[in-house]
Amino acid sequence: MTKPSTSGERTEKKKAVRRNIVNAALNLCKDKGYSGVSLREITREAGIAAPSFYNHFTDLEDLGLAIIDEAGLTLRQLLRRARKTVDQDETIIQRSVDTFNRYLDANGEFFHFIVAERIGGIKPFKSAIEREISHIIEDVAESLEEEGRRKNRPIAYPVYVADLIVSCVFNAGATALHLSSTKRRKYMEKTDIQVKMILFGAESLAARAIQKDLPIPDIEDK
Amino acid sequence: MTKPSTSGERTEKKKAVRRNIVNAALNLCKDKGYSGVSLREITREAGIAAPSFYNHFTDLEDLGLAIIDEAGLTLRQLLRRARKTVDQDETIIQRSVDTFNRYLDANGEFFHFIVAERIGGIKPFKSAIEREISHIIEDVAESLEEEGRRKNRPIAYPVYVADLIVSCVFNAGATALHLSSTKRRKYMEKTDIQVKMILFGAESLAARAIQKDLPIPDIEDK
DNA sequence: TGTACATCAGTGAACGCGCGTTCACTGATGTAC
DNA sequence: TGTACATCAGTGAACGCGCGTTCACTGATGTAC
Repeated sequence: MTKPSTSGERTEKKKAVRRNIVNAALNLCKDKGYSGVSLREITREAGIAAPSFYNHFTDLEDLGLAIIDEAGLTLRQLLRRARKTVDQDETIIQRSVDTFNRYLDANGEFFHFIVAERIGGIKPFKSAIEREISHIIEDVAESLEEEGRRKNRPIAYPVYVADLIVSCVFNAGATALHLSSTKRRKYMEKTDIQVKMILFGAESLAARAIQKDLPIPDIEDK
Repeated sequence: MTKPSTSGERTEKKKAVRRNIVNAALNLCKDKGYSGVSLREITREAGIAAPSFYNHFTDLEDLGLAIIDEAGLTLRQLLRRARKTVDQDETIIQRSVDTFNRYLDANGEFFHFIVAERIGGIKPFKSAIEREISHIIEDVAESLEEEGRRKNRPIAYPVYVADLIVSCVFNAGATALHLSSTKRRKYMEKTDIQVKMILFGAESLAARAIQKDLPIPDIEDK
């Protein structure tokens, strides 16, 4: 009997073609959104015949969901790494934004897909993306709380703050992608200031509550 | 000689059909993004034959740009009205968010279009939308500065703050659109807290600068 | 190691379909006198 | 006011085209012995 093998020349080639399909799709939808891209355009761009597509994905929705999975995976890995390498001089957030910028250079198209389809995509895409992003928000919120404890500067509404920061940085990233590198740097400086302002607001709100002997404001339900 | 008239039964009917086309397009692209909608779908939904489309718009891009124009126009009118009716108890921002919520109920589809195509649309859409939104940001920044002066609580980086608030509220609006009314209220409460946190951060940053006898931080170039 | 067979990613041809756009037309509305 | 003509929004038929998908096939890679 013969089992499908998980390595070997054939498997390698298949993986490479799959990569080409994903990259072709990402490149094409940069200009017109995923729903504006056709299967035939993708296979043409990937350098294969149209029917070969079905050896890798069942249809365009399947491909889109695979892209979302992969994007979410690398993003979470990235943030986890950023969290580990934090040092005394930098805040966890600055570190994350830094790391994020490097991710943007390497995986910008993934990123654009996520941000664009988060609002403009079909429902299954929106759901899958929201799931990925909510994981990231939880991670960020936890990091923020931890850092607040460590530095003795707690923040109010950590989850809302994380949500705000993630949306702000993600949107900025998707926009900055299409800019020249000097314009992009300027754009990300703006984002940096905005993030700092959000954090400063959350810290000040917590500090004022402490001063008044009130609990630090947070989401009360549950 | 005969000139094209600007009123009359014929003109009225034409305007009504145009409305139908715009509404059909907005409804359809809620589910799949503008680039996923076809001209024939739109005319079908609008209850007219496909060729009639060309009596109103030259092509789908033309229709999209018309939608952006109209959305921007009503949004700006709305904010101007919010600005006028400000009273002592409410901040200008709370007032604006309120008004915005009402706009959302009445013109939600317009709004979703703007936010979705802002990132995921074709280049001409992105440019047109960015132009509209930058007007709005300027308006909001001005309102913020004015209120800061009036209440003697200036804010740091007013333009960045306005940018952040507009993005935050717009994104929230586009997301909240698809929620049930109870969930939507909860979602907009989150947004409200986030906006307040941004403002508090900007005020605190300015206050700290004043305390240290430093100028209030702002964008230095120009 | 060599041979015979199985697997399976990729292919070209073909399909039916909805698309955007054109065209000559119809008939209600508007205008001139 | 009535009549004859002009305008023009809307129509049905038709076009060529690219689409997604199916199919039987090819030939390189993998496996059994």
